[in-house]
Order: sequence, then C-alpha cells, then structure tokens
Amino acid sequence: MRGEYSTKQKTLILNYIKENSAHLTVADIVSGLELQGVHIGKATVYRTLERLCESGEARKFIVDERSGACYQYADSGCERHFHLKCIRCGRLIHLSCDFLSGMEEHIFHDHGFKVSSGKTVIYGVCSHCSGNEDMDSHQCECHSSR
Amino acid sequence: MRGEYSTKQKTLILNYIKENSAHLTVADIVSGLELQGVHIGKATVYRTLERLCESGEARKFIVDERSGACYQYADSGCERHFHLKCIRCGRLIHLSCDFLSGMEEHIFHDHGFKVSSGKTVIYGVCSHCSGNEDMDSHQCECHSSR
DNA sequence: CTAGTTGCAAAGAGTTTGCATGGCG
DNA sequence: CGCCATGCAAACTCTTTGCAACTAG
Repeated sequence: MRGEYSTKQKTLILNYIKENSAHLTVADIVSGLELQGVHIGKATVYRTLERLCESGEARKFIVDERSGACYQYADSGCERHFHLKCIRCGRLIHLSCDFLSGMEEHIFHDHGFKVSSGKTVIYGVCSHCSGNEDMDSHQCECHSSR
Repeated sequence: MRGEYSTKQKTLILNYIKENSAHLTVADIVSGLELQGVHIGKATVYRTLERLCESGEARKFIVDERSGACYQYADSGCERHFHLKCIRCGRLIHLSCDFLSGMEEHIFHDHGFKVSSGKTVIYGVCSHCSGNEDMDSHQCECHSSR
C-alpha cells in the first residue's frame, strides 16, 4: 500500500529539474526555486528527490563527495542504457550500444553479477572537455585531491 | 623544492593499506592500526593518504557518499579495474578483466569519452544475492554495510 | 636549525532525523 | 478524518583546518 501524495512541492521540484537539464545539487534546486519566489525547505528537497529516484523520475550522481550529490531528471527510456557522466562539465551522455550490452552479458555470465544499467553511471571526461584542455596539466582520473 | 619527509606514520599507513587489499576507509585504517597498538590521528591519516594519492602510491574512490571515501593501495593495474557494488548486500567486488579494459578502449575510441574507472562503480546484484531475484521487495541475508 | 608532520579539537559541508504543523485524498 | 509530506532546527558523519608541539634531514 504505497499511498504517495502528489504535492505542490514535488511537482515544483520535478519541473525544475526537468527544465534544467544540467546536473543540480540540492542547494542549486533550493536557491533556484527561491529565485522564482518559491520556498521549499532543503529537507523536503532531499526527501522528494529520494522518492523521485526510487520511482525512476530522477537520477543521483556523486561526482565529488565534497561538493555534494547531483541530481538530474531522468526520462523513461533510461533503464536500458548506460550513462556517462563528465566530471568536468557535468554533462550526462546516454550511451546505448551493442558493445555495452555485450559487456553486461559478459559480467553476468562470467562473473555472476547482474548489472543494473539504469543505476550505473560511468564517470570520466567527455570528448568536449578532454579536447579543449591541455592534456599535460589535468589529471582527470587518479587525482581526487583538490 | 618539495622536501617530503618519510615519517613513521606514513610508513605504517602505507604498509597497512598494502597488506589489506580490500578497500579501506579512513576509519578502517585508524581502528585497524589501533588494534596493532599503533595510534595515529585521523587527520594525519587523511593528510597522509592525500599525499600518497598524489604520488600515486594509493588511490581514492567513492562508492557511496554516505559511508565515506575508500582508499586502496595502488599497484598491479588498479587503475584498470572496475568496482561492482551489490545493491542488495552492499558488497564491493573488484573486477579486473580484459573485457572491461576493452570496454574502456571502446568507449574512448568510439565515443570519445575517457573513462575514469577509479570513480566508476557498476551497480547490480551479485551472484550471492541473485539466487532470489526479486528486485523490489526482497532482501537477502548478506547484509554488510550500513 | 628549518621545514615538513603530527595530534587534538574545533570548524565546515552536506545530509538526515525528530517532531509538530499542514495538505492530499 | 487518516496518513503522508513539509519545515525547521538539531543531530550526524565524514573531512578539513588552525595551531602548538614534534621530528626528519
């Protein structure tokens, strides 16, 4: 019996992340709505996003544990393919190709692990970001320091 | 002129993560050393690990923002392996196999995306838990973290 | 001796929780 | 009206920082 109400706040939050395709932190959402004259407590935003993630309407990313989790609107087709998240620009890339489907098969058959591609996010640097920056000065991977 | 001292604490921490192939949180390291009768302040552990990551002797990754970052001794191609996280029991599985290295290559060459395998965690259900496949409401007994 | 390191505790940042009030159905 | 959701603030957790004492080179 999952009686879930559809409240004003939930609608506002969902619309906000729907209209802002970039990844948003909880703070972004709170202050963004504030600019529109809407005040929603951050606890509510956390709790609402949690429910939206459970229902698959939103997706959560952890790019850097320091700056907090990011959320993004997730449309319905996202269950079947992988997501690549650029740790530079925050862009989310939907990637569905046969190779990755094969990978899923491989992991399942050879390692006994049933991959949930909808939940999995592959982190890295997108072509846009890696091309526009000089390769020597950035260590995108092995440096979590800052 | 980066004179970096080689202190007793740094050696102890490095040895500890070297001998424990598992992923360790800062708390794990502090309490693990405590059991050996060695006391090192956690601030020191954080600072030392940061330096070890910079020098490439350790690496850091984030599985779940709630439980904190994990550190691991960096050797034997650890940059090349992925982590599988069971969404049922919370177990973390190291997966290094040629297929996945191939996947990384594929994503880079065909999609222009430089994968950061250290930051990436593949979610799904491990072989231990998949005996009772029932994604929404079931929980198997192998609960570990949190 | 000098500069890097350690330890402790306090400060930060992000997230969660307790509890009373308010709103959906 | 019952139950879920909201808001606020306090509580929590992990991590960082300030500062005095300490130590490797």
